[in-house]
Amino acid sequence: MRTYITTPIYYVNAVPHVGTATTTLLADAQARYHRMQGLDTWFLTGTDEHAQKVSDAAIAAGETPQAFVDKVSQSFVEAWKFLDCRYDTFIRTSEDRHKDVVREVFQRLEKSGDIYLGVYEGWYSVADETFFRDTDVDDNGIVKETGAKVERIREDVHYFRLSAYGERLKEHILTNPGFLIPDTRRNEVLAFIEQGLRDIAISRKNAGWGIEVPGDSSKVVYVWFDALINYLTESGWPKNPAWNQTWPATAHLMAKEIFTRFHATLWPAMLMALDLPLPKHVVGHGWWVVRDEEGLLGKASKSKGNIPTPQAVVEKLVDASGANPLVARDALRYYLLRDIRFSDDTEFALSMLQSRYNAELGNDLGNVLNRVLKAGYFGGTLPTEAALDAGLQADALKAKDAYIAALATYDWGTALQAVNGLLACVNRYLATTAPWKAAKAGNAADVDTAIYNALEGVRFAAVLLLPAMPHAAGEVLRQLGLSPDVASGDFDRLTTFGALPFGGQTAVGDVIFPRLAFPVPTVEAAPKAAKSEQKSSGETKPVDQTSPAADATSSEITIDDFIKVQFRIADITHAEKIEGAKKLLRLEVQLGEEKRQIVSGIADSYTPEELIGMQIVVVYNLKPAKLRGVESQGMLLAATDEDGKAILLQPAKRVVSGAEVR
RNA sequence: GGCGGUGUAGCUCAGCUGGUUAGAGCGAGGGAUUCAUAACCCCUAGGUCAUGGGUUCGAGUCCCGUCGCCGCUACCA
Repeated sequence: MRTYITTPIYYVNAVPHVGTATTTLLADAQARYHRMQGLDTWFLTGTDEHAQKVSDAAIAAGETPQAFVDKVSQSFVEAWKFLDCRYDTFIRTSEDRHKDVVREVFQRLEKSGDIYLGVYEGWYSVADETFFRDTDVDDNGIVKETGAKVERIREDVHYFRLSAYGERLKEHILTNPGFLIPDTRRNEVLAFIEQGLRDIAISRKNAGWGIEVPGDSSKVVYVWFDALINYLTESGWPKNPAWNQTWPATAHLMAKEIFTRFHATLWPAMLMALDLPLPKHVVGHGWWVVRDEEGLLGKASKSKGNIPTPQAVVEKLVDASGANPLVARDALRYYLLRDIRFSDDTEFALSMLQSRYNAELGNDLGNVLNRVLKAGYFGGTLPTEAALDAGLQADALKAKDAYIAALATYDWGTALQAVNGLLACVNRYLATTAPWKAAKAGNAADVDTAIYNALEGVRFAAVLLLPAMPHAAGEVLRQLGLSPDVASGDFDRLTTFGALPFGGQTAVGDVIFPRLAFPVPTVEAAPKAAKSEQKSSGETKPVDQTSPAADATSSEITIDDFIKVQFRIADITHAEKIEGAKKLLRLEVQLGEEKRQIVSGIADSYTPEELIGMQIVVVYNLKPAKLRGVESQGMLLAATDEDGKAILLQPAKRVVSGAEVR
């Protein structure tokens, strides 16, 4: 049975940035760790290419979609190469092997009744690749949440019976505590399921790009339904009899925005419908948020979506430290793995990277190596014998235990912290044993003991760091006279304290982590391909978290603002509950000659009967909006009492219907 | 509106099922040292543990209210 780890397949219309990179790095480090343990490890990443906007972008660029995705997919290949992410497969949804599986899934579910034909009328956002309901869209045809434009579509579409799987899914989540990581997301998913799952439209009109629905070439499979299946495609299901060696996946890793709806709900439901086992872990991490480097402008000035590319960051590190580019690249790997959090967003700042780099890589790791290798009392040949220091040995094993425990939940931050703790122990050990003093005193045996144990501690730590920093940790090993190449299954042997061979020859080398000079220069952000392109990308979203409150110096408005709002007196001529809604009433009102319909959420405060005949105040020039499918042409004014009940505002005396209020 | 989370030293964060003087790292200050990348080692940081009540012999850690922030979700007009 394989250990099968996946990243999302990334959307091909944005350049990989440090957010996307983090997901891939988590997978890469984890895969390297498992390989080192000797597990049969399979690491998949790839690109998601069947989106309508991909097709649109290609046409805009005067290319065929396939040529376009070929090109852009390559930028991901290059980014992962740059970061030395060693995936086993790079899957592309435009591959035939994937299309075949998608069709197979479609047909099976159609046969089982989990997919049925229906009519969809509503909004679709190409930018988000998502269907929206009326309440998600404002009056200008803009999705409230994402700011994307929508188009009205009415077409026959296939639906997936997602609603049928809520209970089973909930049961699975409750009985498998490690299924969804972290807990905060798990809670969200449970809440999401408990409020009731709706069937989801999974086909669209065929615009010439995508996987055709079997038996109906006028449609293509909805991109998300298509994309998620890639994880299964890789296993060879259903034709390859050995598919169950790869499936179920051990872990799907991703950023938080595609966790709840897709990977923790839709995908498991699809698998349940297919009668296939669910992945062991679904892991979501938070986003990197970027703000101006000096922080002088405070939280409100977080830059808009300017999340840098890995290449740009590394370039700056090299400039600022003179480090080997591969070391600088590993320093970025280290920082991203060390500081990303799962339950929350994390601030991305070069000053923080610098802090980690100088403190943990330079001062602790790099320096502790040098203070022995370059010491006058050390000649470059390891002692031929030395007793293990029990205290340091215990420290090493403790770090290893903490490391392993953390990685059981993909928590690289904690794992790397444990390694750093070990390095601190080695530094302390050297301060205590002071081999330079023993050397002066002519105490050769004590010198040997100190040298051996200290270097062994460094070696031990370097092995644990190998998955996070393949080059830099390898360089540490090389300077210790060891091979940086670790064979599969070597983990236990290499993390035995005392594995450093006696009598070896160390290698002279440059300072591995030269200190970063102050101040850190700023980094140019990744070019932004399109607005709000990140929604279904499976990548970390560039951040624009500027809060409205932070921008507004106050909530005051001018008289000019106020004048824009027209209030009128209206007579309620009819009122009734809206079926299926708890709080909504549909009111018919008379404004002079004009009749209007208003939807209001006051059913818990007023009965329809008592409303009829009342005179109320309404906002007259509010753009109509649909609530629960019913158009509301205005809004009524009401106060809220201490119980949260609505108290309607009424004129003190009856006035003529439609009268203006000033 | 509902649900979930969160508010702990200048900064970033730990603090499980309540129990001696509230912790770590970074930064800052002091000391020591000189093997090393002005690194390392030691000491110090006196933070009303957001706030107001409550339960308890005892609460950062449980309960209720309030304020701020974040996330999810909605029938927010």
